[in-house]
Amino acid sequence: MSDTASTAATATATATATASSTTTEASPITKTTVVGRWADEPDDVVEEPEATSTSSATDGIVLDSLAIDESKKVNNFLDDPEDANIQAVTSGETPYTSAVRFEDLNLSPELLKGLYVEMKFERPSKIQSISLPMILTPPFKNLIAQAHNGSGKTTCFVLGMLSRVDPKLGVPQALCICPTRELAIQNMEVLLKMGKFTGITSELGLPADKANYMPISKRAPITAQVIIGTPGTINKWIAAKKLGTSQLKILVFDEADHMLAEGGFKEDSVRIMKEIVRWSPKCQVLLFSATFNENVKAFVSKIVKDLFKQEYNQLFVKKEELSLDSVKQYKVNLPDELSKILVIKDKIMELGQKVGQTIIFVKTRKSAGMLHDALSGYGYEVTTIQGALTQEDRDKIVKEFKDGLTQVLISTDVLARGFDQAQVNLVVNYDLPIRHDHQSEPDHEVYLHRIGRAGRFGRKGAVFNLLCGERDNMIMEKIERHFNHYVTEVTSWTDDEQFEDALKKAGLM
DNA sequence: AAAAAAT
Repeated sequence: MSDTASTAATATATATATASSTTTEASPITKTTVVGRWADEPDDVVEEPEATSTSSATDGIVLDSLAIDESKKVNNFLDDPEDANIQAVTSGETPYTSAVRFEDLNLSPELLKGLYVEMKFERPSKIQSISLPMILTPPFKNLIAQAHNGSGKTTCFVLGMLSRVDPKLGVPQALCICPTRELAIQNMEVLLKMGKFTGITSELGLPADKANYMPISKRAPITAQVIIGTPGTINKWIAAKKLGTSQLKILVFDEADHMLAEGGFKEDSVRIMKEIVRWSPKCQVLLFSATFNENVKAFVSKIVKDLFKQEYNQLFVKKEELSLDSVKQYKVNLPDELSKILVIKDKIMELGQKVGQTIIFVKTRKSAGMLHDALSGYGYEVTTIQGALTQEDRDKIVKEFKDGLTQVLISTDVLARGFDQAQVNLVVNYDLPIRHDHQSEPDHEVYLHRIGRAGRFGRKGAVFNLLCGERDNMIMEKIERHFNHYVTEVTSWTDDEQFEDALKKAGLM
C-alpha cells in the first residue's frame, strides 16, 4: 500500500467513498444507444455496512496542485461525485483541469473531427476527462492509469499518441504494446478511425503468418508514425534496427499490469522500455489497465521511476469499487461437469441469444474444443477462439463475431482482456479463473477482465459463474470477498424461470 | 493439468 506514493507530493485528500449521486435513480441510463458518453455506474446499493470508513491516510490521494485549483473552482476532480472513485496522485507543480469537453484539450481540428464525426463521441468519459489533461499538458509526464472496464481507456492513449505525433516527420514517434494480436488489431482500428483526418501513418507490429513471411533482414525500415503491436515482434524489429526508437515521443502499454507481470510479458516489456529510454530518454510512458494488484503496482511504479527518472502521475481505483454495478453477477451450483454443458445448452443458448451476444470463457484450449463439439453436436451454432488457431482463423472468428454474424463465442483467456464488443450482454465462466501457481486461489484480475466483456460503456450485462464442487465454491467466495461484491445464487439450475428472472433483474429482458 | 507471444 505504502509503496506507490513515494515520489508524489504529499498533501492527502480523500475521495468521498460514499457516492452521493442518487439523483437519477428513476432513469438509469440503460439504452444501448449510448454513444461516446460515460453512462456511468448507477448509484450505489447500500451494501457494505461498515467496511467503508476509508482510512484516508493509506489511500493517499494527492492533489497538491489540484487542491489549489479547487479553491478557484477551476477543476472538478473532487467536486464531481462521478469522479469520486478514481484517485489521482499527481507529482510536481503542474496543475491539471479536467476536461469537460474535447475542445478543452487543444486538439487539432482534424482530431476533433475524428472524435465527433467518426467516433461519434459527444463528451469525454470520466477517465478521459481526468487523464487526457495529464497526458497532453507539457511537460509530458508519465502516467500510470487505472480505470474501470469499458470506461474508455483506449481513447485516452490513442488520442495521446495521435496528438503527440508530428505529421511532418516520417519516422516512428508513438509505440503501443498489447498482450494479444486481437487487442493490437482492435486498437489499430480505433486509431485509424479517430485519426482518419490527420493523415498520420500507422502500422501493426504482429508476427506474419507463413504465407506472408519475410525474413526480417529483407524488410524495409519502418517509417510509419504510430506502431501498435505485440511484444515479441516489436522487440524483434527493434533488435534488427528496423524500428528506430530515437524519435519516439510516447510509449503506451495497454493492459499494463499484465504486460509487466511476472509470468506475463515482464521481460519483453522491460527490454522494450530499456531500449527506448536509451535512445529517447524523454519519451513519455503511459500504462493503462483496469487492474493493478498491489504487487504489480509496486513494480510498475518502481520501473517507471527508476528507468525514466521523471515525474509521473497516477490514477487508481480501489478494488472494492472496480466491479461494474451495471453488470449483474450470478453463480450456479451444478452437480457435475456434464451438467455445465447441459446448463449452457438448455439455459444459456436459449436465453442468451434473446438478450444479445454471449462469450463463454473456458480454462484451456482443449476444453474450448470439447465444449464446442458438444454444443455443435446438439445442433447449436457456436464459434471458438483460442491461441492455437491460425492467425487467419482467429481474425475471421473475431470479425464474424464483431459483425454480429455469430451470437455465441467460446474463448480462452485470449479475449479476457480488452476485447470490446458492445453487443456482448452475457458472459459465462464455464471455468472460474484460477491462479496457476496456486490452484486453489482465484485469479482476481482475470475474473474482473472477463466479466468486463459485458457492460461496455455503462451498458447492462449479466454473468453466470458455473460452479461444480466445494473448490469452485471456495474460489467464488474468495472472489466475492476480494471485490466486496456479493454474487447472487441461482438456486436451481434446472429452473428456466430462475434464469429468466436473473436476466430480468440484470435489466436485459 | 496453463493463456498468450515468439523463437
